[in-house]
Amino acid sequence: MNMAQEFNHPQAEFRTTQERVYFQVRDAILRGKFLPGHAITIRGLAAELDCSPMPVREALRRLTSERALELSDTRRVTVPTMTPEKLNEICAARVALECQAAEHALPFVQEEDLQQLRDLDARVSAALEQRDIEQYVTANLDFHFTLYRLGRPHIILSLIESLWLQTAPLQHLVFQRFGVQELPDRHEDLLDAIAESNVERVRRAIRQDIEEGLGSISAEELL
Amino acid sequence: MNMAQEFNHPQAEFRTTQERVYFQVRDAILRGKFLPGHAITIRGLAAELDCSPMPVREALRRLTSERALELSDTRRVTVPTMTPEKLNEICAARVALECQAAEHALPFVQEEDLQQLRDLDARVSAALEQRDIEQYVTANLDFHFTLYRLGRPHIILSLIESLWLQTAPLQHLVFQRFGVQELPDRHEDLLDAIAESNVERVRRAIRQDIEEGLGSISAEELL
DNA sequence: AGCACTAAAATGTGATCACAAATTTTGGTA
DNA sequence: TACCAAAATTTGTGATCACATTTTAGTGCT
Repeated sequence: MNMAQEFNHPQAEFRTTQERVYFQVRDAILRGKFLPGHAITIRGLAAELDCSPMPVREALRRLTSERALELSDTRRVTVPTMTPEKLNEICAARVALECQAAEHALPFVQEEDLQQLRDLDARVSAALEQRDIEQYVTANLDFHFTLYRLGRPHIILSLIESLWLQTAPLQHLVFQRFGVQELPDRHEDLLDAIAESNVERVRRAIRQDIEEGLGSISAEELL
Repeated sequence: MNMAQEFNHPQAEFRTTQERVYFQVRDAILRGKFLPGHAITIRGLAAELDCSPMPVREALRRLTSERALELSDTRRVTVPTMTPEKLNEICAARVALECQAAEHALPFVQEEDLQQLRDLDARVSAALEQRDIEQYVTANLDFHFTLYRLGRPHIILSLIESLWLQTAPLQHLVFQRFGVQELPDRHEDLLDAIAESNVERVRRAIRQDIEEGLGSISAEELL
């Protein structure tokens, strides 16, 4: 299965080069291909992706406006570096939005959805046991977005996606350096809460999951 | 005072044409210059703003990625039309994020800030009495963003800005058609809550303000 | 060796062009 | 008058070019 499938348009071939470049770069960021602070050049990417600088310009502009990339003061596009303040904001925004998304999805959860979530959680747990970073990131992302998608959100989902994108480079950096060993799996509590349609418990579980997940990153040095 | 000052970079002349165009179009949307469904052409805007199509392309791409504009299935850029589902999502997201922003700002509120908020609320009330749509929209926007800014947020603030941008065209349409007469002013309760640093009351007041404000729009037909 | 300064290469921005696709206009038919 | 097909125009996308600014490499000096 393709990593970060939730982030991709499942059916569509890309209609324009710009769109193709956009998703390619986005995917690369999610996969931790770019390190924080790394500078990206338009011509370089264009050569790498075999197109003219034009589509790359628009794709980078788009990613910059989503804060997945950053514009330096000399107009150079870079992979953003994280600060404690930014991380706190992202954490707070994720809690606010993902709690809302989960609550909204709750009435739509069917038995088969619950089973799918359990399967995804099993993949998360397995990845944790095997210390498989790639698998863990993918499965964890699939788990969360599968849940949120049940409420068929559009606007809120894209906001949440933007927030995940912003933590991806740092997350990969930390995982590469320290591994995923210390991450607890808080999904079981969440699954129980979903099963009993307990809104407050769902919100608590999600808040805990996010704060512990980002906390484990924040605990390490932020370069 | 310039409308929507909160949305503008106060000090800076724009460093690039693209940036200038971006803020000009954005301002036009906030001012209700574009009607929902209206199609925007790159060359037309370029001629109007006296530049080549290039900076316009990037500015529109940026606004599209913020959902302030929309890409039709034929790749034409249009002002988005509203649906009840979208409005509900925007409402929920605004409640989640603006409550968070207000709560985070609360510890930073000084006496002078409170006074400034009272002054802005007075402008809101005056505009409501005089049925001055332009003034009302401006003052209301200033009031909210002045509060949120006290916590010095960046990421969350830009998310909130994006959500306000999305409702601007419909809001102006409704106001033009039905006036602002039926809008209650819920800011006084909010001001009291802020004065006593009562987090729960602040959240309640903001939720009520948002839901009533967007509800008055939603109540009218959504074309 | 280490550092300041200059020259060369690379980069972002904006303009212009070519082309395919979509839109509008036109002209003729029922 | 209403309606449809075809021509003419307009539009978005991608490529290429020019230019000012930035970055990097190279050189000489202490």
